[in-house]
Amino acid sequence: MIRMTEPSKITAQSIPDHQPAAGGIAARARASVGPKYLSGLNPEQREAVETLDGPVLVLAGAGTGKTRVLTTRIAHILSQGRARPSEILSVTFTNKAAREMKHRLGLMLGHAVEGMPWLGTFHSIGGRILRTHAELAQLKSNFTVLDVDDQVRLLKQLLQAENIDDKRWPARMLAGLIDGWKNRGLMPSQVPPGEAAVFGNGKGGKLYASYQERLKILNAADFGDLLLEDIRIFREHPDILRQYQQRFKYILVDEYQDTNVAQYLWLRLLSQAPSSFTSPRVRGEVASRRDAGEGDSPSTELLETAPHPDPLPVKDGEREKSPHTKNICCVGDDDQSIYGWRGAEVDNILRFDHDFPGAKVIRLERNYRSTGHILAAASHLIAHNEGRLGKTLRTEDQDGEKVTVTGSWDSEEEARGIGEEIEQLQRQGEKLNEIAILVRASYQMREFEDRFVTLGLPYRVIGGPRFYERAEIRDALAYLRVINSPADDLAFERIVNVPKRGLGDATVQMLHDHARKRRIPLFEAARAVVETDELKPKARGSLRDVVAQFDRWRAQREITAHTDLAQIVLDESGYTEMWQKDRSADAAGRLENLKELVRSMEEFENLQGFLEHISLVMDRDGGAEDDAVSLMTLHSAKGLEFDNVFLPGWEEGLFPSQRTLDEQGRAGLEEERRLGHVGLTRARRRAKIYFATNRRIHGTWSTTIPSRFLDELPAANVEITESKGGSAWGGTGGYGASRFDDMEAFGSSYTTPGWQRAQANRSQANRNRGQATGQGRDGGGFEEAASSFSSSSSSPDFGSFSSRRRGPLTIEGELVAKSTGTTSEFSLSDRVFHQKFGYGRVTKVDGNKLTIAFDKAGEKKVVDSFVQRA
DNA sequence: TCCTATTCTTGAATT
DNA sequence: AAGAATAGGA
Repeated sequence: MIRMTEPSKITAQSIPDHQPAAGGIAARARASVGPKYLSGLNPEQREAVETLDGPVLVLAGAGTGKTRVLTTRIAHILSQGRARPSEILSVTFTNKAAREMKHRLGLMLGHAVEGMPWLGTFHSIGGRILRTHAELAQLKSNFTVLDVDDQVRLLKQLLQAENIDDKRWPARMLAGLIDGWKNRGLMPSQVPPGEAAVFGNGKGGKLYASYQERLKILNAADFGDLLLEDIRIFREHPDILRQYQQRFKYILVDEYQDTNVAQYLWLRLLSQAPSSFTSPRVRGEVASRRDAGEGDSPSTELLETAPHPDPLPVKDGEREKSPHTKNICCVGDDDQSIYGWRGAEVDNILRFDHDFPGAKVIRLERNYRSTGHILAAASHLIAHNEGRLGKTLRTEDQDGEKVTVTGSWDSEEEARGIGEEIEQLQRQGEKLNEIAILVRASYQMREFEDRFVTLGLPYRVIGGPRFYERAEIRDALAYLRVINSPADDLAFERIVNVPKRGLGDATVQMLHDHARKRRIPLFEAARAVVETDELKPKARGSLRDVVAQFDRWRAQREITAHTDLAQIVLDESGYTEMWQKDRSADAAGRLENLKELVRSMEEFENLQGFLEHISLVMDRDGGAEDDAVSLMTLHSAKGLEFDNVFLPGWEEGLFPSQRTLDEQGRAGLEEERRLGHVGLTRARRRAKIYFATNRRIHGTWSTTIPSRFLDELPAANVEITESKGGSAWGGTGGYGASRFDDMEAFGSSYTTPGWQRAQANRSQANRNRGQATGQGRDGGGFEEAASSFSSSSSSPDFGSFSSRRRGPLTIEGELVAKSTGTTSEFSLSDRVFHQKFGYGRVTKVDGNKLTIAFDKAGEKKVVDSFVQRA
């Protein structure tokens, strides 16, 4: 709990005696040696750290020490006395990244960084600013941050009020549109009329406006508002903007390529500096204020400077130049921009020096992660993109192993092959923690999971639905929200009938009418209605109990710790019981999550504080303590690294994703390619790519074509290998003259205008081929291949081929081979529980291999160590 | 109010 | 093919 108010406390070794006037001289005198924290940096990194004045863009390629530069830069600013911790604004996208920075800063400075109040995510900082000036956005400072569920529920009500068929115009779609507008910094009045009209027969714009009104009434904001309302406040109140501009002497932005327009505008407003604001002045400021204590009041001198005109909303392709920008440092990599689909504007990074004139651009191109072959492959691939700033990653590491490309007959063989390679790596002494499988689409994971369960290979899935998005967490939060603010209608509505209390739609509708007539919150309406005869006795009694319970909990709140209160609420409401009674596979996990939620409340002082931050901060960190293979999407792999990376599913349609191509055209293709680049650059020593000839897409088997990206890999760095999962190609390697056969026609045609349609036709043709009996395969290769699968006989057509895949996904021979011979502690018809498949009954015992009929998941073969007695 | 039948949808997933 | 989400009927 050390607050870093005294720069001299920062660290004994690295920070000189703090004489502001002499600080520069001292620094210069030391320049040849430099402070300790600079010593390990290469020249470019060092330049990025030491260029403190003016806008800086650091183009940090994968594995070039981006986070290190950011944290060292902060340390440098502090140690040079350029600013105090509270005067540095440092934004990231994810809580994880923010935590990581805090952690590393702590290591560098020698203690916890409690004194960096403005290091956080865009949304947490935006929210913090909004809470400070909430009244200017017609909100109270304790406003609720809505989750997507609440948002959709609210929009549904609005659609109903407008008599719009929410079948034809789903609330989710509107939520998406509004989110998109907010990402682009557009208030309701600024939405281009044409766009606003596309929803609900021209009512889109009006709905957006009334949604905003409703939010104010509910004292709520959505994620977009946390930035958008800030922007509006900054524009309408130049004095407030000026306060922040003066407070933030230095701005640092992580992952700049992922910023959307709203974030860009927000940053630019904050980064405009009053013109007399020069660095020597800053130093003086710090010095004089240090004696004055924490006070942040700006000097009169600075206030005299007229503010610069607000930036205009971004017009198409036209951005206003901001004449005076202060010390903003954005770090990013245009080649790793993979979030265009959720509003990120690669343009922000591509146009940085236009937006921030006089910007210094520093390229970090020395890669410290991957071997030569991997880096060459990744660089060669990404070089096919046109819209990029251009970097050439290089390494001093050895060439290492070539990137492998392996073809399989189908996705199951692919999974089997990868499973075997992993076991082999394991035998060679590789840590499972250093092995990752990166897929394009999450549905690819299932096959691997099935395979790993069969093999008894520990794995962990990273990503997926977020912790606080889970139904049980949101339910629990809704209870707490109603206790905290009785006017939270959305929360109340969510839980009135959870667990079931016989308060269905009819009752809720009635409450709504009542509430609207009297202009009171739902909860108060409930309290009133209970006193009348308007409800049936059963519902009435039930509702009365609910009201009484909440009254009691609210009274208890004063005298009970908030964690205890949460536990009491969950128990007394019957919510815990509801899940205890539930026999479905994930009930146990849900109860565990609830426990975790209560536990996580301890970090907050009280209920209020907890609720304010929960929607912004809640994420679960998977326990990384066990040695396990990581399984995740390419997207969630960004920022991570592993010794061994497996990249399955490099097929046209899947990767690059057909849908991206259809929707985004060339830009989409480039984003997919960047995704490939991200995938390859995650690998330190081994990168292994796979493609399958047949894959089941939405239930039907299709023949697929190797990804065009395979042809874009440099031959010199790539080795084509045999699938180890059984030779699918009759042992010939079967790739024909061109390395990836069909690719030749493709590689040359995809740049022409007609390529998209050709693409669509082709995959359509494939689908048809796959469905027609016996047509989808070439020659007899399949039969031979099939005979090596024990779970499938030589099925003559794809129809039975697919049905053959059901049931136990197991290869008998391997199971026997793996069997340890020890007898299992389980016996026939034992009731067991499995982490993933839930409850089931043992139907067969074979050594330590059990066949279990799961209640939900069907029959599976699993290793006994994966189940416990139910 | 609950249960069943039908329809829809199936890319990534922060805050 | 399968799961979720809805609508409609008992």
